[in-house]
Amino acid sequence: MAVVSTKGRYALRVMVDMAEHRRDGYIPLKEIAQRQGISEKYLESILKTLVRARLLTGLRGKGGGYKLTREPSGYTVGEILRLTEDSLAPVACLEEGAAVCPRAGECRTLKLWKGLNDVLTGYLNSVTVADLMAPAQAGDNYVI
Amino acid sequence: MAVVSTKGRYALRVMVDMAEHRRDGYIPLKEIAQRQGISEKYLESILKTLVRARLLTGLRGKGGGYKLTREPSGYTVGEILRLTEDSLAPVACLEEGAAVCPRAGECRTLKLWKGLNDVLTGYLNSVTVADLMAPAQAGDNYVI
DNA sequence: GTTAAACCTATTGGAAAAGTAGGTAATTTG
DNA sequence: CAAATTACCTACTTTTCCAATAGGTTTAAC
Repeated sequence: MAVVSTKGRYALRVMVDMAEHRRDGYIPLKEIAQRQGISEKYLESILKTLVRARLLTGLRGKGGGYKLTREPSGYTVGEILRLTEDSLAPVACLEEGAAVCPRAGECRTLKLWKGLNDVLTGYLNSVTVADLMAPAQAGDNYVI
Repeated sequence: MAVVSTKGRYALRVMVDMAEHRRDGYIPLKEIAQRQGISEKYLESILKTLVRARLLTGLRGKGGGYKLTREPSGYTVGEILRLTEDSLAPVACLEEGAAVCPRAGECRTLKLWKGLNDVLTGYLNSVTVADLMAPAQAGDNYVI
């Protein structure tokens, strides 16, 4: 089941990459794509989602690029995946805006899926981008 | 992400159905399919998997059908889903027999996915089919 | 030998994921 | 102003996989 899509995994990797390489200015997409080995075009569509949700800001033109809007500890993994995966619900009937299942009353497994959903989101919301960063080293150019 | 497929959900529903309606003899597929509102043909392919893994036994011919091989408390949800979903791994690189990712050494998110995997399987292995059954009532025909 | 059942192989249809292509708008720099 | 650089936008293709169907074969009971 339950494969987190490449979109979600890439989004997460990129957020961590940006956190580790964050600096005063903006980071161009090209640079991130190269470091992470992701096609520029595909990455573009992922970053668009993150910008729309204000996890990043973009700036056009020379010297432009993308920048985090918060400290790395301010982003949870859950938040990032919810955006790129549309939903983290383990089954369709628990997705936001899902039609109420006509079998819900007699459904033996509904409680199970709700429990799974809680366990899942609980875990993902407990981890932040800061938790995923490599330990700081001499030579890192973080803006502290 | 992460939608448990209909195959897995059906498999689980069927196992619970069979547990609730278990009796001395065999239950024909037709009966289960009708109760659960699942196409006979599709259900067939699901039960095949469960039989191969010895969660059920099948008997052909008149009076035949399917039967549980254990007490309901002997089946964990995780076991059932692992069969029908091929894998419960949240990301491809954690699936059994997956090639070792060339980026594993520098991968910032590997630990996250492993943690998620642990949380997930921990939960699913803690719930059994017996936990999903409706409370016993007068009129139930369980074999105790 | 007829009927009822599981068992088996293959194929189709459709939807969603993954990735590509090409162009437009904003911003800096010479 | 012109050129370069960058994000932004829309649409398309390609691939993959899930869900379901179809049709036949074997086994067992009566």
